[in-house]
Amino acid sequence: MQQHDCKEELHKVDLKVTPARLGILSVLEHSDIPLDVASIEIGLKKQKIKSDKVTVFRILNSLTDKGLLKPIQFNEGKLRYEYAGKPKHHHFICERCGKIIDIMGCTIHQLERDIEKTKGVRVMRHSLEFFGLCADCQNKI
Amino acid sequence: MQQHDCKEELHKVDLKVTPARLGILSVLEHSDIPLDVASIEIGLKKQKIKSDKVTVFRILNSLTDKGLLKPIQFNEGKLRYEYAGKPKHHHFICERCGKIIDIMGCTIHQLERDIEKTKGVRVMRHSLEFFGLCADCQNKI
DNA sequence: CTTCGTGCAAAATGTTTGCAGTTTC
DNA sequence: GAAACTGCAAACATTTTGCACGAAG
Repeated sequence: MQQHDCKEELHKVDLKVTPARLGILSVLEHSDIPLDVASIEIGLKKQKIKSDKVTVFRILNSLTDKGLLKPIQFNEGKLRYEYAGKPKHHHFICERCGKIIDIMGCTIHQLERDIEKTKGVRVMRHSLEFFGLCADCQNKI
Repeated sequence: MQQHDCKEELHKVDLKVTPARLGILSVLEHSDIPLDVASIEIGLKKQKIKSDKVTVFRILNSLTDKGLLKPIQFNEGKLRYEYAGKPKHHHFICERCGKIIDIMGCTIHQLERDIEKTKGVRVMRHSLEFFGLCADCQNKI
């Protein structure tokens, strides 16, 4: 079922189907928070899939390049990845325990107060970056 | 002038006044974009201040702890720092040339289109994270 | 003169690269 | 069987830590 979907996905982006790739896709599809490499490795072990850390990095990079995964950073000095198929959302990170909560809406100042009310959290800061092409670079593609 | 302000700031947060600290504060106060450690080191050299990279990291950490600096990440695998005294803003990062543009307003969907119009950029994605305390942790401070 | 800050060496993390051997198609 | 993928060792980049020396208040 899930296994089958993953194979499809890999085919679509011209990547060969290997146990490590299926395992990583499966781990991330079933996680409700973005995972770092260490957590992904644990997920693989639970599935009895053995794979070198280097391979995990390589797979994460290729799946990201192909658009199947989205990298994300929480100011931890390392990347996390989440399955790109999920509906657009942001995250709330507890600065004390690290708990990660999905935030589905989006309108900042307003939004921060809403988040506090609906999630019972205290929003102390947020980080927001925009990525794209500046005026100069749009002409050089 | 600037020198004097920096001393004041250090006093206020109970940090001793040293050349490296004054230099780093000065570099960041005069930069209009958040800087990484390498850039800060270059800034120090220009001021003829010599300081070990380790010291720069330690100073950046203490100034951040004291609230004088704000760390920020642009998905580069390293931290940048900006002077905390600046008015609240976000950043636009060109994915091609790395140019960083300050974004002063804030209301996302609306906002993205506004940014495109006023800056002439093409916003392809943004990253937004909220940080604070979750419901559980608010009771454990 | 005591506390705090710095330099140097070494190490811890996260991530990438090179290459030989193995798997997928 | 060719092209792609993996494992292992080694390298890199960023950041942290330990400790003895030096500077700030």
